[in-house]
Amino acid sequence: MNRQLPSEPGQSRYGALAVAMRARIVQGEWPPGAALPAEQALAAEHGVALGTMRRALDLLAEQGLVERVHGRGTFVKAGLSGAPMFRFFRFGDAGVEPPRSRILSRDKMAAPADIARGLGAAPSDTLLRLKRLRLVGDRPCLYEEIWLPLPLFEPLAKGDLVAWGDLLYPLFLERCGVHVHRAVDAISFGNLAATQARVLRLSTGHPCARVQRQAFDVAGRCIEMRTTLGDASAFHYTVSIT
Amino acid sequence: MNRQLPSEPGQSRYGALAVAMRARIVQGEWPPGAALPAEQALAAEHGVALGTMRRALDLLAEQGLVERVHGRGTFVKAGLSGAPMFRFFRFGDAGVEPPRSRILSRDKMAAPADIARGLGAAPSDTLLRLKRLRLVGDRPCLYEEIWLPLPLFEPLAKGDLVAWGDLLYPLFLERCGVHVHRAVDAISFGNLAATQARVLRLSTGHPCARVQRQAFDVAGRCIEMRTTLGDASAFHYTVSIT
DNA sequence: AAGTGGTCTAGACCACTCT
DNA sequence: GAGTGGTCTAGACCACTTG
Repeated sequence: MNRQLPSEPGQSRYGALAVAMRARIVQGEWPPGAALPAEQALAAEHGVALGTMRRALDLLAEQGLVERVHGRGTFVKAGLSGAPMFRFFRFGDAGVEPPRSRILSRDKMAAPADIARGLGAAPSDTLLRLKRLRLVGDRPCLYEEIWLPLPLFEPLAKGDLVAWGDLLYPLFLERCGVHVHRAVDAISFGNLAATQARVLRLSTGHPCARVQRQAFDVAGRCIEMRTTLGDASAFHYTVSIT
Repeated sequence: MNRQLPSEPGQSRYGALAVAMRARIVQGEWPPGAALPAEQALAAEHGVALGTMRRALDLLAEQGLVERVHGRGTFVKAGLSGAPMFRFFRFGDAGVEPPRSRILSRDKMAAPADIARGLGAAPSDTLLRLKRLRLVGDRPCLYEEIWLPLPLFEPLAKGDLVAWGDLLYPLFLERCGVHVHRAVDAISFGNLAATQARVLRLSTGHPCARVQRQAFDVAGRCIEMRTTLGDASAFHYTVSIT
């Protein structure tokens, strides 16, 4: 039927379909974890052939927005789950026991200019700041400073810290309804300041690896700025290039 | 026509086709840079529908083995070209002028066990070892130690070093017929030994970033082990996770 | 104008998962 | 067995590149 006209947005019809489907997902028409309607149904609804809708869904799968499972269906992806910070570091006894977390401080204040800019906030905006220590067994391994935008993360600004558990992202979801969908980590090397060195039980000026993370939700808004510091000699990461 | 039987290797017919095409490419039926026959011709030759052959070629394109250009054809990829080592480092005046190279030494000797293992060589095999300095302007920036397997790279073991130019991979291709197709870089952190520090004009024990590279040709054989060292404070790298 | 890859369709059958 | 995504086909038209 619809023979000509490739359509408008990117270029191809399946590209446009992917954009449309992405919008419906972001607007919450199907919550994370839920199954989308069958390909046939979606194709009919949008008035395209089955293969075209498949192409669109495959695109969204490549982008990590949905997950396709043979014989079961197509599901909205439920964001980043685990504690992927430790993939940058090798601590001797890791892998045996899961890393634990301890919140060192929690306060509200204006952020440095680069942090505010990363979050898309005004330089004078008040944000939520967390300092956190991550441990393997009893050994302090990573020091983190985390900035969160404040109307959104108000539920974390009060209440008991003990009930938080070891992972933040599941907490973001339960308390604030925020799904972390994508993150960008910038790696560099530096030296520990005195206070940072103290909690990590290293000497001031000790070489450290710094991972600056910017995390985004499904809609593409930045919802977290995080700086992680760890002993440089424990750092290890592998990149494949083609 | 050929309705049933999904075929053997991986599972799908297009998967098997991709494997077959990969073999033909690796065996040199079409040299790097050359154009493959048209999809129609290949599909007819293998007795499959056009769409199936397209799927197979798309797969090879994803894997970086071929490159598809609209309206022109499908081409065997010519391997890694540039000097992608500098993507891990930010030196102030980089980007303005291209980095230069200076070979510090060239000799034949047995390699440490891990190097030999990485190259798939016996621990006692004699290999070609290069030490190289990379400069931006007149400023020494990176120090490299490069190990190459020896029957293959014999053409580099003799002759004038001045004619080598600033990039190794094009040289590998011209002199030895080796295409670097894929590489794996392992990033870690350490301190400069005395000799390394001297050529980089830094102090002994200065913090450094270490990039350990393992490079492979189209057939998947490791053809280079390289260790690159640079000032840790100049290191910078970004990872996107989903 | 001819040749290439890119998109779209319509319909068939296969493989997996759940009940 | 019913429903899902995965594969394959056959043929049409579109968009880009080159002579």
